[in-house]
Amino acid sequence: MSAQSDGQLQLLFEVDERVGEQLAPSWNVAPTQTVRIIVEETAEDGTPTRQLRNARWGLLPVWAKDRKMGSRMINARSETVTEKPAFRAAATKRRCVVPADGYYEWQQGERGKVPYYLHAEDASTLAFAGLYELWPDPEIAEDDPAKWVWTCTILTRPASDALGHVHDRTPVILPYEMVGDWLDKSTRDKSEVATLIDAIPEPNLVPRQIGRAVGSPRNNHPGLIEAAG
DNA sequence: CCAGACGTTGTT
DNA sequence: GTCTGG
DNA sequence: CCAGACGTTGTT
DNA sequence: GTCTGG
Repeated sequence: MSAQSDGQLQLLFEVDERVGEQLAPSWNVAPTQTVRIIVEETAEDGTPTRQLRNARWGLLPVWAKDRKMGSRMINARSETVTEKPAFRAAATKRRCVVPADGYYEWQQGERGKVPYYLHAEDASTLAFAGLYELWPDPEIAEDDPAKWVWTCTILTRPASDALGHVHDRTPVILPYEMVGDWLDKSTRDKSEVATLIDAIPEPNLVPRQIGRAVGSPRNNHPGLIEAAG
């Protein structure tokens, strides 16, 4: 979920330029929906520019025939991301940060699935390590700027013991001081990227049991993250 | 050579 | 696009 | 990820 | 059980 304003994110991630329209805050972001990402573009003279952009959550590799494939590419395992055909090109060339206030996980309980909201102890914004792709929509004309669809995915890693009781995987979360390294376009070697991933520390998150309303994508309001149970 | 896959999560 | 399997 | 739909024939 | 929509 992400309810922070563009301005707050731009300040926090030292963004130079907002590209695209502002998105409504969301407390229930579903796969295939549009989220914000932070990327670095390199000018011809080598000057990096940090941009805040919109991207569809669910990576579409260049060879995807339609948008449906993206709904199954919402996560990428960090252990194999530099090797898998669907992700390796993006892993070396198109890394991004996906900002979020927190995220949800469901645990199977005796009476159905119990949702949890996971967030930083100090409620600071999380910087998910992500990848992005530009997918040429075959149904849109070459000369239409909308032809190039920005898509993204979020890396995952095994959960630490502290969170393993909720879920055995967690997103890869960058400490703020590693955001620059992650976005750095000069890191283009897969072994370098793997080393970078290995250096990312385990996230320290707090799980909060919340109400079941979050399960339905129709519900989207701040009350979704309130404690329940 | 061509055809077909390319992914993760969770559950069993 | 690129790799694997046949 | 979860929630919700998934189908045809025949009858009104 | 499996797919689609959000």
